[in-house]
Amino acid sequence: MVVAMPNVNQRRTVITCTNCRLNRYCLPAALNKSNIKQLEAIVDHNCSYEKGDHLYRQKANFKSVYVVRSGSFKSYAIRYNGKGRVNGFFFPGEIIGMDGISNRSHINAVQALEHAFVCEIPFSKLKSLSLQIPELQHHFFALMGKEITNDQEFHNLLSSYTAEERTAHFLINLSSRYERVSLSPFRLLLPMTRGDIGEYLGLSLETISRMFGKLHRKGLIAVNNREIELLQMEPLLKIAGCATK
Amino acid sequence: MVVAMPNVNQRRTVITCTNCRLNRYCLPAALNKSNIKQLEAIVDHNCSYEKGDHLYRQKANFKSVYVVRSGSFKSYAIRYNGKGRVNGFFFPGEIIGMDGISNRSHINAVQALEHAFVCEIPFSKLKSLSLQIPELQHHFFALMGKEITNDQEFHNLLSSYTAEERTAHFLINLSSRYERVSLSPFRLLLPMTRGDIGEYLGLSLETISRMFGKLHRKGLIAVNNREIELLQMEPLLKIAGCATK
DNA sequence: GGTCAATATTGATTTAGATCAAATAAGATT
DNA sequence: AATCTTATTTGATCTAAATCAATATTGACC
Repeated sequence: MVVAMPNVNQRRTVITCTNCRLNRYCLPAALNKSNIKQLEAIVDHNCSYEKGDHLYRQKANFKSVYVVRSGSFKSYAIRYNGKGRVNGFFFPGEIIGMDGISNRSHINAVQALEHAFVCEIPFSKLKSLSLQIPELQHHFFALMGKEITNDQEFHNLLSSYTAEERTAHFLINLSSRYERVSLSPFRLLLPMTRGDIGEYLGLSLETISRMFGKLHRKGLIAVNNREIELLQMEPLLKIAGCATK
Repeated sequence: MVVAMPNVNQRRTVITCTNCRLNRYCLPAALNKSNIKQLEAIVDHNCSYEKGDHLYRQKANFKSVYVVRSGSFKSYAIRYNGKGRVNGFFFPGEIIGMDGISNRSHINAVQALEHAFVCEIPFSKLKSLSLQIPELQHHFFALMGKEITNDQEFHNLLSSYTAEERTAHFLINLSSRYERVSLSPFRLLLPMTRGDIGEYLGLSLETISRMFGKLHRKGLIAVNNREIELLQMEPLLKIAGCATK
């Protein structure tokens, strides 16, 4: 089994927001020390999931948002007509669960792609605390806003990018998310299948495989099963539709 | 010029949240009377736009969110590579501007499709007020959450629906949004071009025209330029991938 | 009312990517 | 190590929708 996302904290240490090495990417980023203590008090830092376990299922009651501490997840939704599948991937430092805020129930299911730890934050407590700590409210608004702009940029990608452009964009996007949490941005270990990527990008799994092949033949990436090495960032960024400065 | 969205308030009356007929769909929905007064005080109710006017442009500084009071808007983003265009439409009672919250600058431009009025709500004031009125904070979280779930359902549509399904979904979606603000859900006056719809749905404008023709030939809709009549909702809902109970 | 520009329809042709179909390769299980 | 299952690659064929091209319609403006 490929385990792409190592546990980022030392074993045996009691994990808190204060000592978590992801704290500068997570909710504590916006808070001072005493406020972090208050946040810590409402967070459950000890949620462990095995590969294939569900964090929650479609239509489950919404109670909490979750932050990935290690490992990775995919979210997916199946409509009654059988359409639609994977619509998101989540890596350390990223928040899961905003799909349940408006309805009090989740529209997606979320499943671990490998052994993973998350922190659970009861949303009602987070809201109460946000009333007392303006920085926390501000930061959570910003996180939700980020989710909205990401989704809209993805709308753009799905409505106008070719298969090759989508694939390059996917790799570039993963690269920057890996880098953010101090994983190599050039050697990507993919925790998901080609099928997962295909559903996410609106392409067939065969096309993902072919596009990896095409980018490989151009000398831009090296492919070894789930390990993708990004060899030439500039042309990749260009294909991905990202301004290269 | 087609003016699909009539001004929903009486002329000559000074418009406030208290007397606005959209108030039960808008931010005041969550508030009691005295709180509505506080909200009113931070809202500018007198913003008027002509067809083609921009509410804001790409990369404009983010200061406010806006609620459509009458008329309609489209949002669009153009990447440096020229890809991507329309990514949203906005009708009375709907909020514009969340694409600027995370970055302090808007990723989209927003343009009036016809003569329109909006209310402007400075975001910093809205945040301050949300700290004092928990219901307002709760409601704004819910509105942002709704935006997120809408965008994710759209991801699903773009990655797995056929042209006919997307087109039907578009009409059904418009129908329910029109109904919400007391416009006919069966006789849709479209303020946007076939080209706009095509960009939004990831299809060419010719395909939109053809799909309208196809649905017409099936007897499900009547098409008269920008006026679309929905004749048979059940089969339309089915094609659109909406459970018909 | 007449002209012009923008929109919309419809048909012919092309093509990107899906689907179908094997063959390999990797991991899990015994 | 041997078997089985799941994932991946690669090739051949098909098809939905894009593109190209020509009209037709509508609305804006003089």
